[in-house]
Amino acid sequence: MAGKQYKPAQIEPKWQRYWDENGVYRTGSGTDRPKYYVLEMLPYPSGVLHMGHVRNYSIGDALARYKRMQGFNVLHPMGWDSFGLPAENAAIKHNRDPREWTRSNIAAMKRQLRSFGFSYDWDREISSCEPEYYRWNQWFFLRMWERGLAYRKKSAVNWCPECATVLANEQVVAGCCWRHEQTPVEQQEREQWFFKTTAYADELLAALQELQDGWPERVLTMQRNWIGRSTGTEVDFAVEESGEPIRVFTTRVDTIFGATCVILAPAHPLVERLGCGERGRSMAAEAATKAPDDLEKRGFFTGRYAINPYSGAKVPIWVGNFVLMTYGTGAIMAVPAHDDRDFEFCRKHGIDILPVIRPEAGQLADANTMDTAYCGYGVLENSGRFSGLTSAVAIRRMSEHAEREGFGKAAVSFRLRDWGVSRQRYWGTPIPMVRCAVCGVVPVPDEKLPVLLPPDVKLTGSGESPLRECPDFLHTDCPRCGGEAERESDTMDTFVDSSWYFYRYADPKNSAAPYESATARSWFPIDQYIGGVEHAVLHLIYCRFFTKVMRDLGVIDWDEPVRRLFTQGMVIRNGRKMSKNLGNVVSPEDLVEKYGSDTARMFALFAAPPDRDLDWQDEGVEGMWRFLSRVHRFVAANAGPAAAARPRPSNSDDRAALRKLHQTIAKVTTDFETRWHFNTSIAAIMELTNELHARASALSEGVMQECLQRLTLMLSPFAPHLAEELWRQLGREGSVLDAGWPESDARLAKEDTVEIAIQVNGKVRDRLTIPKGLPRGPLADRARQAERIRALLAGKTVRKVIEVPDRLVNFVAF
RNA sequence: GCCCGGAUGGCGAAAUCGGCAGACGCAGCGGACUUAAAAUCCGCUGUCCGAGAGGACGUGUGGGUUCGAGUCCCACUCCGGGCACCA
Repeated sequence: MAGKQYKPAQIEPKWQRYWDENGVYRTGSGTDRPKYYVLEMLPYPSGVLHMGHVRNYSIGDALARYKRMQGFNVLHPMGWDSFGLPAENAAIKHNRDPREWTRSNIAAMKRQLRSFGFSYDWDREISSCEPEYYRWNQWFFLRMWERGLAYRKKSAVNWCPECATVLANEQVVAGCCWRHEQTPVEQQEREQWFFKTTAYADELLAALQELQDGWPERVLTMQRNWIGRSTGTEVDFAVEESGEPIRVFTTRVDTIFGATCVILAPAHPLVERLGCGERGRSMAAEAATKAPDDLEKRGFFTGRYAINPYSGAKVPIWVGNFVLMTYGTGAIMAVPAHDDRDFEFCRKHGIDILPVIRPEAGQLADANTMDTAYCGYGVLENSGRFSGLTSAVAIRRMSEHAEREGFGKAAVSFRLRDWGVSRQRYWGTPIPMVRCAVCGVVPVPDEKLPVLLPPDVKLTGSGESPLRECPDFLHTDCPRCGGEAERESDTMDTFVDSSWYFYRYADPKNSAAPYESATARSWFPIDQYIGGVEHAVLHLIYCRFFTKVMRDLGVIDWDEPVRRLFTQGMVIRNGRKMSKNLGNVVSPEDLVEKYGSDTARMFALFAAPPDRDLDWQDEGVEGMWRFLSRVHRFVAANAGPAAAARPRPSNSDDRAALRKLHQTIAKVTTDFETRWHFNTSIAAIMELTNELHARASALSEGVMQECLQRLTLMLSPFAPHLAEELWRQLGREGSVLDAGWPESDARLAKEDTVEIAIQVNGKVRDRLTIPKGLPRGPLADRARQAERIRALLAGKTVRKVIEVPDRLVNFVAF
């Protein structure tokens, strides 16, 4: 497919029409190349292609073929993830070089995908595990560093004392190491590298607005919640005696007169200074390693008090395991009367409850008798000079008051955190930084990139980062002073690779830059991105962040990487998603062996619409194979010379066949253009086949050939091998992909008559075949005359008649 | 605990804008062809009552809106996925 040229002049109007329909999207100037961009998520090089993959890739492949048949230039490339953790695990377990493991798995996977006939642009293939890709990962890292978007800070990691290794969350099982089930995982503070995603929090949120038309609502919702912007107030409570401020963040400063304690996160620095460091640390460790479900809300009193700056009230300072150090300020005020969780906590620990908000139409709750918190807005009571104000007004005035008095201010808080990119692993892009005793942290200069992994490393799975054990790698000269220095031994999260890999597709061989801006511009932003919904918040936020950073670097001039997003459902088997980890995969190889890849992928598409989770069952593959065989036999039996001109229908069977044909084309085309419910497209093609089968002997030669030809074309995106074969049997030249997508003729598709339902009081009592388009009035008259209806209406008064042309008539009668 | 989904026959599902529930396929049953089997072709197939005509019921549960609800609203149940306990 590569290098195939299409005629832009033919294509441009179609392109425009397609996107203008919703008024959402224009391609800009007419000089732009016509384009369409389909993209898959990076497949994991596990070496195993399972039916979950096949289903997912089939979606993109069918779309790519359809768009090619329509005459678009399609960029449909394939890329490979280095997939750090599994590769390294395999290396440890089987004593294999992770590079060799990854590459051989990629090769195996590629063979399988090719055998399925997927139409990827293999000449644009990229692998994020190759040195050239490291170079550009590192290049981006350095640009971020220069702009203060990459920084180092102390952050907690899971640590197994037995392996002396950092563990991923995935490797922590019930609070213990996956390999040492008796060894509790510890929390260890380490210097780690971060990307400042929060610098773009506001923009990442605001820009979701622009994606409204092209992205699934549920993904937008998840991202909105993930970024979690909330406006509120920061207030300093003062520790009694020392006067040290405890800054809390609250969205409900109007309830602050009802605050009856202050609760600190276990990891809050003040916990140490209040003399509770020991208890705080053990609580922090527990909170970090336990699943939220298993974590009971607990807390302890520090024995100290803080002063509420609004009311002057003295409230106890507690530490609670449910308070997050990473959100807000790491400390909260508890208002039990007006917050469910605070209510529960304070009841349990016998802390005072003090209602201060009265519902707009209601009474102030009684602290002694209330059994749930009142969390709504209302009117303030017992709130000093703010009593009598409504919540909305009070929140504004009280924030202003705090700012004037210098103990707080209105503030915006995000749930989104900076992105920790450090990994203590071997198999990833090395972070291009050097630590010099004299100069401090110094970046590796561009011309020294890429920093490559040392080739001979023993991977044992225990001990510090493998790179730390490697003196040749670790020891280097300081790029600034030339003195002795040590390389950063952390490698990058593989999410860094996947945040910009798609740009590289536009220019995969470039050795002077990640990609050339002008080349990227002709393809980007991505028109259609396809991926699993599991990426809704991580990958799909990171890649949006990267695009914004690139824009600010001046590399590109657009804001969002993806215009339209499609999230496919998961394949569920035995109640869990199909994955190699869970060992519940169905291998396509057996199916391919028995029925061929066309049957396998078409069955996967037919089983359920692609955005929906699919419960996998083998039953039914047989049926798809029968269908394709039936089509094959039918074409073989009826193939004849191509008609020179548009065939004229010569009898009613011809007309019926052509009608069905054009209805099917319309159906399949709309499905491709809108929602990709290929199961119904395929059902429509089956219906057409059944219809042709039933009328075969009565059809005139020209109509038969026309129907066979278009049936073949419509089958092509779903069953490419069969379609090519049929195309040849029909005596056509070239590839079916070059033949063009058939157009539906609305006049031929039109039905003359339609069957409507006649209801009496909402129950269907009769059906009637009438000319299509019969308007209201005559419609009801016809319905009223139906025999059964006459009988039912006899002796009753018709109160109301509802007429829906071409659908139904409903008589409301008593 | 929080966020996001889902629930329709024996099974996978369809119903795209509130308008005939169950398209298409699987499984099953009956028939044709066959010495027989396979393959193929034709027909039936939501549940209950009825000999039949026909009737009643029916889209996880309970309410509501409407002439009319699988579809909209409220309250729940169960299942799946994600998570950083989100103040």
